[in-house]
Amino acid sequence: MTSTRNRSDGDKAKVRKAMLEAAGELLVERGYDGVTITAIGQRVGFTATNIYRYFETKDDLIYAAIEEAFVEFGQRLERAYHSSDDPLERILALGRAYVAFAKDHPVPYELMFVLKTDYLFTEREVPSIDKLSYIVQALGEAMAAGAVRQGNPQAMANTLWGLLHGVITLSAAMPFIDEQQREEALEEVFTVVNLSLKP
Amino acid sequence: MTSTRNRSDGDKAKVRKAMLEAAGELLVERGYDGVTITAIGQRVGFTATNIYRYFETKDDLIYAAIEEAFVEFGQRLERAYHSSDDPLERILALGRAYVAFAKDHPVPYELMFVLKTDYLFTEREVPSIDKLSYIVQALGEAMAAGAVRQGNPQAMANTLWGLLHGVITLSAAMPFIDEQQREEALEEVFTVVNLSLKP
Amino acid sequence: MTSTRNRSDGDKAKVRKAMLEAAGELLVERGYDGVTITAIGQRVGFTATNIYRYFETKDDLIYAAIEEAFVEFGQRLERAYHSSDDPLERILALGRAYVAFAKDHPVPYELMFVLKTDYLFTEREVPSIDKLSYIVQALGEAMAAGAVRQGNPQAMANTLWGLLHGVITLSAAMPFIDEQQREEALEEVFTVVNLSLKP
Amino acid sequence: MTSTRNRSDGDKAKVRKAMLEAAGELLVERGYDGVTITAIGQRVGFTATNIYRYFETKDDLIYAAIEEAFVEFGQRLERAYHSSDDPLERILALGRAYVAFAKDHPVPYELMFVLKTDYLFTEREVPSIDKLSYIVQALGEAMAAGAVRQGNPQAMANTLWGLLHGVITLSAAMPFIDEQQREEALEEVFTVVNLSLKP
DNA sequence: TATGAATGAGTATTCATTCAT
DNA sequence: AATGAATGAATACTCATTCAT
Repeated sequence: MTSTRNRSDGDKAKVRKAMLEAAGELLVERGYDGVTITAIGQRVGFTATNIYRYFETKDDLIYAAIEEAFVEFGQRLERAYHSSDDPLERILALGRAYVAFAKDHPVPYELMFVLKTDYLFTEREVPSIDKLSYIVQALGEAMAAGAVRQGNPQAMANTLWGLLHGVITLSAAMPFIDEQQREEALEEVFTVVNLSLKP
Repeated sequence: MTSTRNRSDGDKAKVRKAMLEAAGELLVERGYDGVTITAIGQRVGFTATNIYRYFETKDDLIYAAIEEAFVEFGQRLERAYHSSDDPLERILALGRAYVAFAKDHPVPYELMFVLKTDYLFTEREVPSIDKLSYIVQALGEAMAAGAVRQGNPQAMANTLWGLLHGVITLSAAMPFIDEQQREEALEEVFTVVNLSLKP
Repeated sequence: MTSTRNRSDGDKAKVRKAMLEAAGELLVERGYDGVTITAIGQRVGFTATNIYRYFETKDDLIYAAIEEAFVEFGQRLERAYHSSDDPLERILALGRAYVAFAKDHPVPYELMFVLKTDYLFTEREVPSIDKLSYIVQALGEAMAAGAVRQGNPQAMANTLWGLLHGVITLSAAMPFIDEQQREEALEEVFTVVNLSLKP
Repeated sequence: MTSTRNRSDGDKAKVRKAMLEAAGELLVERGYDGVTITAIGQRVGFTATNIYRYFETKDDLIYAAIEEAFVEFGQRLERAYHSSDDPLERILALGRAYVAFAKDHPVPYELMFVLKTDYLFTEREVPSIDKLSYIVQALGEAMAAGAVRQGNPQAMANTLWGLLHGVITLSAAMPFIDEQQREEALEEVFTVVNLSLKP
């Protein structure tokens, strides 16, 4: 049904997405320099030229990939927040969702939180991380309910965030940390979270 | 003895070091793409060509910069470890040294723990982080002394490490975290460390 | 009879002409590099692809634009020649028509007499400028009538032609000649023409 | 004596000049689009890359070629002006020098007065044509001496200039004018000049 | 009749690297 | 020890053109 020559809108979106994915993969596999238009083209089975039908510039492509990562990531956090009514459980659910996303989708994770992409945002809107505010909100509510120790919800959120982010990225950036050590550390981290939240 | 024409070994080492530093600076200032042999040359006042008298390839140069970072970093940890006899204080000293190094020497820190440099290690030895074992050792001793809660020292070390690393790198990679938030989070983090260590 | 689906011959000719005009405009506005099939398409409201239904190649299109310019230009000369019976007045009418065309239709003028289009004519017929012979003819007649000084009509025609052409193109190619200087020179030029024709 | 690897300053200047010439030739032979860095490289026997050792950008190269053309051209005019003390003879000498330069150095001529190079001057100084003022000066002096008819020297200069320029470029831009016709016209033109100057 | 998808050849430019001196 | 000259391979991007529909 699907013709090669006349892509439906859905097809076009698929191709677009494939290009975004290829860009992400290359990024993770080969680092920033490895993301070349040619390489993306090879990976999706198109000429480099054809990529310009879908994105105006290379930076636009990368930006789009980042944007999409934030959207998908935000959805997970939102779902996690609403998964429970218990204040503490909410926080832990958010933490687990965060870690799960990082494990299952290392590419978008890196796009969002590891890559140095400031330069993209001088001429483009900084992608919204408003969904991250669910963490702050959950902490605030839990404090009010006396379920976690008192403090500045925003600062505590950043610390928790940093905690998770740090453990997650340990192995990625550090070739001397093996997978098993990483798993162990990820388990440990929830102990620490629990401890650090206790009222 | 030292003539203009014949650099002494000391001179040679100085030039080498200057090149390593230039590479690091460029990395932080202009990002990965900004580290070009020509740019390094300009910064140290030599021709690009001349760099090849000191390093065989660009990758060798970067690798050397990483190696040196690990050496300097290891020295700080070593010193911190020996700065006290109290088991708990030792751990905190190590933590403070870690954070201080990251703040005062962002370039080596990035070289060691942020940059994606795997590709360098396929043909080269992974730089030794044996000095990081001071953290594990300190934790083990503290556990034995009952100064911190029981657990797997290695896993706990990695968790602590990740905790610090995460907070440190939060603002670097994330344009939406400002400097003040970062400082606050860095203070918070020691509260968390203390809590998470309590027996 | 004219449906949206089946363009009549007249419609087709209109579209063709629109494309030729677009090409000319682009040429003058953006220079030679600015004449791209895509840009022409945008200007006429069609896809680039569709242009190939009207012209086999880009060069064919440009060639057609040149051809048309010569046709239109020839008509002006023809009309000017027949505008008077007086030999001298005929020559001056031809000169005024020439200058007027250049001023009012800079695009075709440039296509005919400024652009380097030799390469088009290696595989295509050189467009006919037979209408230019009206100048030669008028000069010959005027010489015979003793209204202008004796000489080789063809050579004198070329000289007059060059004289007009030169003044016309002065400002176009030379950014240091301003519009006012050009106007002044254009007035001067007819004095010179008159002087150079006097028997 | 001359080594391939270490060019003397003179050698370097020669290479530079060769590149400028190649650019000019290509321009005349193949038109504006034909001036590609690669083509220049082939013509001078170097890699395209190497051209960037001599010029920062392609536009810089072209600009340099234009600049040089103006310098050389200016020298001819200057010499012509000083070649005689007779007011009228001076003017004719300037005219002959102009035509001779155009005939003997068609490439620089085209660079100066035919090519549309405005875009280069938005960020660069407009090349000085002050030497052209010799024509104005000579006309003014001749008017004062009663050797040529009265008028505005600047306007008359532009007209004369246009006259010469027009005849010169006739054949260049117009493939239907053959070489012989051009020669004839060039002879004619001096008759016209003489006539148009007569008091 | 007109279009969207895709491509190949080409463009300026950058960069790591080599070689002779 | 240090340099200037030169190169090959790559990069982002453009454009005329084709093909299937």
